Amino acid sequence: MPHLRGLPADLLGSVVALARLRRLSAGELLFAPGDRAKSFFVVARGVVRVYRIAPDGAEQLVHYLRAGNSFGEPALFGTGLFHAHAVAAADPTELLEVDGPRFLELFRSDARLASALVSGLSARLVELVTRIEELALVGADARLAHFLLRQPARSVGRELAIAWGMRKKDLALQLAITPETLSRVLRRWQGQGWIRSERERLFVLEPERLLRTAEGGGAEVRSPPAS
Amino acid sequence: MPHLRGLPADLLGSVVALARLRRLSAGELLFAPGDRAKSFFVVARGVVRVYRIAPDGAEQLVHYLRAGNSFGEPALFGTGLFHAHAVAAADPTELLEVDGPRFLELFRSDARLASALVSGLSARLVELVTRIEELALVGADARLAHFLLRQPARSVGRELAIAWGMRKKDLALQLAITPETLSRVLRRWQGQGWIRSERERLFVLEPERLLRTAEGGGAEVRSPPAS
DNA sequence: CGGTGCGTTGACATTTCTCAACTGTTGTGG
DNA sequence: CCACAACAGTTGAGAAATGTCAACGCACCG
Repeated sequence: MPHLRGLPADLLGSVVALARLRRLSAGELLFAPGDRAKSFFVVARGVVRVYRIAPDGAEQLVHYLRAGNSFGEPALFGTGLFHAHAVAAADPTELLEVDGPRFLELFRSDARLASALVSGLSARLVELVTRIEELALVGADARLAHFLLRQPARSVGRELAIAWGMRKKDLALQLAITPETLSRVLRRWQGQGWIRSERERLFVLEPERLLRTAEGGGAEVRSPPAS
Repeated sequence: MPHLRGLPADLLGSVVALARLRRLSAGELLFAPGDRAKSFFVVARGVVRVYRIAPDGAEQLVHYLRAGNSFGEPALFGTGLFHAHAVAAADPTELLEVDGPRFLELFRSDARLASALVSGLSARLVELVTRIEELALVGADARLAHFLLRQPARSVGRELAIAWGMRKKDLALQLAITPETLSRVLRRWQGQGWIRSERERLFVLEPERLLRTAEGGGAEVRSPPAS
């Protein structure tokens, strides 16, 4: 479970008791913008893509959720309406759908649950700010490097092994670059011997190069924060 | 007050009782990344800029807070550490500094406070997702249009009046474009009669054009500045 | 064995950033 | 009160980066 991890077993059980298991197949729509938010979700198995669509068809990937992640709380506790699309992206995708009103009831009666929720939302807020920072980085190289460095990685000797975990198309979407640019950056890095790209995962041979790239390539200081 | 608005007076009083008034002058640093978060803040008067700095000196404006806004909760209830810089940006800036531990205590004893906090955080989460969407828009035009359309505006006839409320430099930072590009986009729009830009505020003459631009479809008509 | 979708590669057009100079405003100190 | 410094904003020209369009290879799946 998500940020509910660490809750005492009895409380966790109470929450699960409010949940209903839902099974979706790949491509199935869970909710769309404007839908009334009556519950939130926890991914038990599979993958869920949450994205927004601009009227011109451009798609922005907002969240990419795997087993253990939860989503929908902000809509439920905030505006009461979903403001994005959610679609199952793996074939057997199973979700726990937690009933909103009953959760709120429980929430009001137990401060531990409230604390867990608040700290969970806080953590996500911090993560989103990091995403914003990432998108504000100039240059595709910097954005990709920044992204890679905050992925969970396995150390294999001096190398880092990072699983893509999503289609490159989706990754490009998330970084707000085109798949073409992504492909070119990877090829260039590989040509310089910084990385080795395989089908399922990526080996980072020189993590420090990536780090410097994420920081903007150089090391000079430009404009100290005025005032 | 921020998302605490709507709380019964007695509870609000209890919160205020935990607060300490702090007065800062322009440019004064409130906290920096790595500082231990022991309280959160509410702006009573003035302006606070919250930003992150990449090692190469590039600055990303995360929040721009005016009277009534609060900040610092995610750090306090999440990681316990601040992860950004906060600086007073107006000369008489006054803040309410709410003690974290004591707030948590109150929080645990009163579910109404917990609800208010959760819905406040949720709202901010939704707002950040909107910001992410904005940054992912390709083209400076689309980003600026999107930004303008979600600003509070006063209708003056068929026109919209929007106050800048911040330096253009800061706006550019927030949109992840350069001040030069911002200036050029405004000039072009003004040349096409879509807007009228004044020192303190901006009049949108054709909101629908902006809407289409924000949707990414405004890239067609591109004529050089008339005069 | 085709079909479909993802990823790659190439050539080209466009936008934005960079660098640099200039203007106008604000605030300070002589 | 004026001169001057500091800073925000504007404008211009060239360079660099990314998006666009199009074609191709490659897997996976029926």
